[in-house]
Amino acid sequence: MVDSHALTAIAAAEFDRDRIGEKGQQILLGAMPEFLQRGYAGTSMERVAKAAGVSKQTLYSYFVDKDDLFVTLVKYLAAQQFQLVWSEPLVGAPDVVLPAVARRMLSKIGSEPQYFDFCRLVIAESGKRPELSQAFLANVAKPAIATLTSYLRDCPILNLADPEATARIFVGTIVHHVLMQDVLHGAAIAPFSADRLVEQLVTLVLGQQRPSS
Amino acid sequence: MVDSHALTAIAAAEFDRDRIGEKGQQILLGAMPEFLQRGYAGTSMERVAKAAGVSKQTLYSYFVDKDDLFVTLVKYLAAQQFQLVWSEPLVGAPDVVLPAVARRMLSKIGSEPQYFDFCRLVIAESGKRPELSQAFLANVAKPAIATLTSYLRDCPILNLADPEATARIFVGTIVHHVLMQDVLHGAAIAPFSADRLVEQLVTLVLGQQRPSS
DNA sequence: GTCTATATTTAGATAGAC
DNA sequence: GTCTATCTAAATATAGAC
Repeated sequence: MVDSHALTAIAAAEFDRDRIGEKGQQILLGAMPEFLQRGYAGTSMERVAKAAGVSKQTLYSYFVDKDDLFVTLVKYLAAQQFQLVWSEPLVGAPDVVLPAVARRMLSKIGSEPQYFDFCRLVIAESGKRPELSQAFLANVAKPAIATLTSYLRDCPILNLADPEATARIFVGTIVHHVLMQDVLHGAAIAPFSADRLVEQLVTLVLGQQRPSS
Repeated sequence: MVDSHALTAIAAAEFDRDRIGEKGQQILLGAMPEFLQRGYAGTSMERVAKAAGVSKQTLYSYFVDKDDLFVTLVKYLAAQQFQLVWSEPLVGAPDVVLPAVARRMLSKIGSEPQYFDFCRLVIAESGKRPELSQAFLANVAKPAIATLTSYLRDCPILNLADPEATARIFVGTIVHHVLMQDVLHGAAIAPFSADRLVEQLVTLVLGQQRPSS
């Protein structure tokens, strides 16, 4: 059985590849670090052209304007981000699966500076471009929560009162941790161990927190 | 007893008021919606001048350049944000304090569009301006976690194994919820009830989740 | 102190050579 | 199809009138 969200993400990725062509991908590859590091308004088409190794006119033959290039790039990246974390299914006992999921999330989204910049970019533009942030959510956050919810719901040992709420607590805690520690540079002023956070988080979900002495 | 973080935040706010003057505040007030809605690179000094009701030259007599104006504004806002949520101390039993804290956070940061834009702005610029995101953390996230950690640690009923980790789970879950539902417009594609999330969150912390049937 | 007018640079987008 | 050269608008910042 293949999850429906996996099909959606793969379909989105192939959709973009087919519509753009080889040089179109070369342009997207050059535009990516520019937009990721400088944001939409801070990026010039001149710099994108130089970074992609083409002229400005070539940009405008593949994309109607700066907006089109930007939206195409973000949707392309959103479709790719999905495979990073949730490609492998969750199988096994919760006391081994939950820490493994947390570690997988941390090692993927918590160690790739490019992912930090992608989050910054999507959040930065979310006010003016709701459809981009929703594409990000649909391809990354939503399947993550859905996958974990299914696992928690179907896990016979746990028998949770509200699996989806628990999944959102789990994912939310880890994402928030990465956001504070890495994206917002909180590690330098208020460091906190990811392992310690995960341990307490897993303990709470498993319902094994210490009883009152 | 007054918490040390409260003193820091108040001191920062008064610091800015004294150094800028009355017309300086008028400029900041005009610049605020521009930067909040358009971001740093997307905001022009021309628009700021018009919004503040002064000429461009007046801007440059109060602030050396666009960068100076922006940094001053963000630090000014960061100093103000603190008072919104954590001005009142936490007293009472955890089964009533924890839901109250969650509701207070949701009603403050989850219902003010200006706060969404402020988060977007800080996160957007966090790559190039670590000191701004750290000012935001020091004035908002850090005292929030510290206040809740103190409460959880000193609460005789709970006797938690790791109060700070628990506080970070609590705050992280709610902030992540607001970020996904409101800032990134997830409510339109994957809505989830805040009350339901808080209920499960409080249940987990209190250690009252349902036992296996 | 504050504004009008301007200098200079750089942006997005296009025309035309090849 | 791709590049060079260019147009027009808008950006930051400043000079000089009042």
